[in-house]
Amino acid sequence: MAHSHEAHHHERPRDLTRNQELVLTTLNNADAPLSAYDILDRLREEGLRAPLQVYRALEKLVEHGLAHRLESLNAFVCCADANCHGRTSGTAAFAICSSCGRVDEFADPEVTARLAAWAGETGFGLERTTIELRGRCAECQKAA
Amino acid sequence: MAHSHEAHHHERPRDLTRNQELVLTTLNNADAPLSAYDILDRLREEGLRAPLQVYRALEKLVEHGLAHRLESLNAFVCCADANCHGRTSGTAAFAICSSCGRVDEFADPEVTARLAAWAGETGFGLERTTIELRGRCAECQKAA
DNA sequence: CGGGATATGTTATGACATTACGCTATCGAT
DNA sequence: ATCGATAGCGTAATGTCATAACATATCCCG
Repeated sequence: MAHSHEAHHHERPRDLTRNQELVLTTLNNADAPLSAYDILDRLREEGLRAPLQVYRALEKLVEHGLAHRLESLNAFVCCADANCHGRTSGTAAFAICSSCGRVDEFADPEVTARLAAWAGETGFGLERTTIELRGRCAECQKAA
Repeated sequence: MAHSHEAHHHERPRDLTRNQELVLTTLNNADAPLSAYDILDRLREEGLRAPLQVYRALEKLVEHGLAHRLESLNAFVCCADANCHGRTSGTAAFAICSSCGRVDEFADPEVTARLAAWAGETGFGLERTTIELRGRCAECQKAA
């Protein structure tokens, strides 16, 4: 049963735990996606020692919309927009540069709408959508 | 070696190698995505012994558009449409049922167009697109 | 107090994927 | 006909990503 034992409108655990804070900060400081083990390596000095500590923190961060998992990379990025989980923008899409590793997050309402429409037509109970583009970013194209 | 074929000299290797054939057949016979190791297990009797044999076959099958990799599952399915790689339908999208594991492949030209448009606007050199929907299929919703 | 929910730390293990090496077959050009 | 390029095959070892299982601590609330 998911019920909030806080105020009755938003369950927004503003206060992250120490591990969650550490992981989020690490993601924020990175300029490319990090794997859980990348994160772990960067947090050894802070006392983290096992993958699970990182995975557990990531799970919560993703749950709260503060980070995203990139499925095609098995890695994580922090959300581009601090209010991402406000869900004003629909499903997030990610453009991943194969060359420099940078990730650009965006949202296209029309895409979201079309996928939702497909789900509606077919009776599919849509819970989560992954959209990932692979290619070379504008910068790297020029540099080619 | 059991295969002899008519000579053809175009780089359209429609004739698959033995391993590729085995892997494709396995995928075709499955009613849900299979991991490389799942496939390997089903092909031990045929003499396959190492993951790499499967991965190499999968690589080619995906390359030729006969199979797809589901990134969010780390698993593979055969292409729904035998002519999928004809690419008349644009980028494929997949609806994956969390309950029964079935996968439904579809394509939405408008979605493809919107993503291509975003790439065009931003100068992103789009090479490959992953679209995966998670949820419960119509059948499983009813059964719930 | 006591019980539920949540977070924590650690060990061990499971699941997915690739590197490295060497061998074989085919095919086209010299 | 042989050479070399290309592609496939087989095996071992290793690397990378992710979770199970168990034990403990904390906070809130009834």
